[in-house]
Amino acid sequence: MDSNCSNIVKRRVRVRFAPSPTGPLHIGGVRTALFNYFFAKKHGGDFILRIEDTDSQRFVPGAEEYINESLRWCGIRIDEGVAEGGSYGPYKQSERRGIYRQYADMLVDSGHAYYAFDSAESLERLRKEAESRGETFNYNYKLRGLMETSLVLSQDEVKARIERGDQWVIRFMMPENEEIHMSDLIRGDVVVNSSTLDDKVLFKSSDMLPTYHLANVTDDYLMEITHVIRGEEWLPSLPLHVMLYKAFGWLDRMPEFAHLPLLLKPAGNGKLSKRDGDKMGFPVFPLQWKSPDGEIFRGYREDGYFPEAFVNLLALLGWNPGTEQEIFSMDELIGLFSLDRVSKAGARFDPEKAKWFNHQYLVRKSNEELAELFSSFMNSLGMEVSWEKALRIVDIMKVRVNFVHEMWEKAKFFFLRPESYDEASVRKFWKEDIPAIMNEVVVVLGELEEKEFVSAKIEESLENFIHEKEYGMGKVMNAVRLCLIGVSNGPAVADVCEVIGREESIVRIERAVEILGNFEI
RNA sequence: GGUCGGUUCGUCUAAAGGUUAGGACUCAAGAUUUUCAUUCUUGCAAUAGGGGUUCGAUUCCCCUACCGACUACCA
Repeated sequence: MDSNCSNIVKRRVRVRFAPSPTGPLHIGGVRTALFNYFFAKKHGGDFILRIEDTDSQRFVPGAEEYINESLRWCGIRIDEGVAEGGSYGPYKQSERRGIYRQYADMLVDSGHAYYAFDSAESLERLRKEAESRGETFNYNYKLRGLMETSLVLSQDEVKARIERGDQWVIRFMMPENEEIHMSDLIRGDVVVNSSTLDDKVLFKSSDMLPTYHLANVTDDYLMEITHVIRGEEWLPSLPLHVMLYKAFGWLDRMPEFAHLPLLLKPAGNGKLSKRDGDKMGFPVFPLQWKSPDGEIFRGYREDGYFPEAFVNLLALLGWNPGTEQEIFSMDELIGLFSLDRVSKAGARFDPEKAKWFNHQYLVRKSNEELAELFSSFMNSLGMEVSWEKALRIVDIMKVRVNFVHEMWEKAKFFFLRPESYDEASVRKFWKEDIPAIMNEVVVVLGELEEKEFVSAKIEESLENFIHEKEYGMGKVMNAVRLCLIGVSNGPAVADVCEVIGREESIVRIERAVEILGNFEI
């Protein structure tokens, strides 16, 4: 890769993540940001956040803040951006509107672009007509001579129309029958014949704003971007971009391109879309998003994912370091990342593996850190947990959950007495002689001092008791657990006893005997 | 329809002409455990199809099929 990556040695690496604030960033966008970040930091370069808000129609309030917060949550540090500043600003395209017109006119002057006065309606009509003939409507070299453009109209006429306030656009004049050679860091060489392309709109008078193509190319040039790393959906417009660099005479400063494979739906066809998450039961957004009309979309953060786990799982979608390691810190990802290990095929997102990643991070965390998280989660539900109790619970539960919040959901019994007793478990373990044995267990537990009521001691006493009486561990322990938590599967009995305490343990067993005692199975 | 891109277990992927095609997730079985979970072991499971090139193709070339993106005065 480095052989055709001369920019890396010649220029300081500068990459940009350039979302448009038309809604929340979804995980595909986050992954693009991440790959840009890995690449920039790997090469000691800069990561720039540029907001591409040239579509005044689709602007969504709050989207920009959402983008910023998402990147921050992921641990991406922005070197230059709207909030961060930098010497290539402004970093929001709507604030750069003054500069685009002159570049568009430069192209008109050099004969690479032209003014077109067609109305949206007439264009639509032509498109319909072409379709009814079974043809594709293409505003290209064949057509432009027939339209009302600065190519056919006199200079005076063009001037008059503009001054009169007629609507116009500036279109790029895509040459006829030219082989456009492109090089992509991930896909290799791509060739397209210019005759298959059309004269794209570069600038529109309706809002005096450029379209993506013009804004993107001039800004990348002006901001001295060296590497454009973006989604595969942009590959079809690469020839246009290359032609723009050529028309501007910027070929020697053109960035290198890398088009990332798309993220696909977990099931079915097509790329991952905003609606998929709701249907499939997993988030497609990093953070919860409340749309302006009040709709709420789930986020990874709110679902309980650790940002490190989220970053890790996204990093491995379409990239891998070639080893069998799967858990990576941000620094490791930066150190290991390389574009030539990015795969070409789209990656299907797997929610199950996402959970597994979170579990991996959860079990690796210290009990102290987990207790902290667990306590604040409990506080958010309006409950208090002592530090000691939180430490014990996270220690007991960490291997059996994927998320911190599950330490409450799957272990409410540490706080609440069972409301009912699982029928299947009762059938299996609540035999005739059990109530009497439970009463003996109560005595055994009662004999322990408050101070020695800790897991190891409890277990020892219970074991001694069971062996002495020759009752059988499984038989007694499962019944005790049933009394304590209402079901027969869960943490070790002694652990539960310790956490809920001696008195509560005894109360729960007595209560179970009272309720289940007469059960005739 | 056209242009471009892609195709290895169900999923994420490794193998940059020579491997019994490897790992991970999921699923299943066994061992351990008082149950569950963990852990460990094992198992199921793939090179889209057809032609070439080659002593030898997952790997290179061609065709077909399928998947995807794009085809706006959206990005």
